[in-house]
Amino acid sequence: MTRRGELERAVIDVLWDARSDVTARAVADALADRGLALTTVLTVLTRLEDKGLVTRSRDGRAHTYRATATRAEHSAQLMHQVLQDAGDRQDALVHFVGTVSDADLAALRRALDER
Amino acid sequence: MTRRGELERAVIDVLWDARSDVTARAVADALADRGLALTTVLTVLTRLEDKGLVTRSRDGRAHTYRATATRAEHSAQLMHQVLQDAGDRQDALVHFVGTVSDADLAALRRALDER
DNA sequence: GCTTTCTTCTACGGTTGGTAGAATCTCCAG
DNA sequence: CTGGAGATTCTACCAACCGTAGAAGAAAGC
Repeated sequence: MTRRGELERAVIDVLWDARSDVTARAVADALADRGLALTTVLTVLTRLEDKGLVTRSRDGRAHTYRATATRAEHSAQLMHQVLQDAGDRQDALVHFVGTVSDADLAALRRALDER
Repeated sequence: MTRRGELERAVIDVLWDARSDVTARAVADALADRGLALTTVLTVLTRLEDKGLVTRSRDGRAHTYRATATRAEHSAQLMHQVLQDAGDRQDALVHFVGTVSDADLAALRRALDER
């Protein structure tokens, strides 16, 4: 699997780690080690918004951004996506369960017991 | 390979549906409705090989192709990939289990009982 | 050898993602 | 109310990926 959208990933990670809404500048600051231009961050945020992963609201002259789903929700969605394209869902789930680590297995069992 | 590579997906689907090795021509025939050139199919197969999703072996004049993993194995791998990028695996699993359909839930329970 | 059939090489146009300058807009201070 | 600081939008370039395939080279039978 080629790692696609490395910067987009980093940007949304910032939003996920922040507990409140974040400005573009704050995102850029959080990614200061990359030395990005502010417009670069803005572009990425806009693209993420186009994909529905991020929403924004005006706050004075600036915008604040927020991820539409939590990191865990997003991961769960992706897993559903995979299942959707899997053909035989049951078969896929069997193989998935058959290959998870012990820790993940325990987590799965706990989660199932909750329902 | 979530939603990218529509043709690549169709090609590997053919390999998954075939129970034995397949030639490029056979793949093209299976996708006859698309009216693809043989070279197009060859190119796609080569790219899939580069990605490690397909292997081939010479068989006289032609090559035969085979998927390196079954469809279900591949789906399971993708799910692991998602988990890998999920940050908190447990949290992701909880959300996943919390949102699966009843049918998937039953399949999950069965699969877990097997282990 | 010649023809058929398969493969490799090369390529082009479209899309996505990383990156950012230029132009424009919006407030706030003076 | 006007200028400037800071934010946003517009536009663009380049690389990688994908769909698509022609042209050219290789192998194998007749």
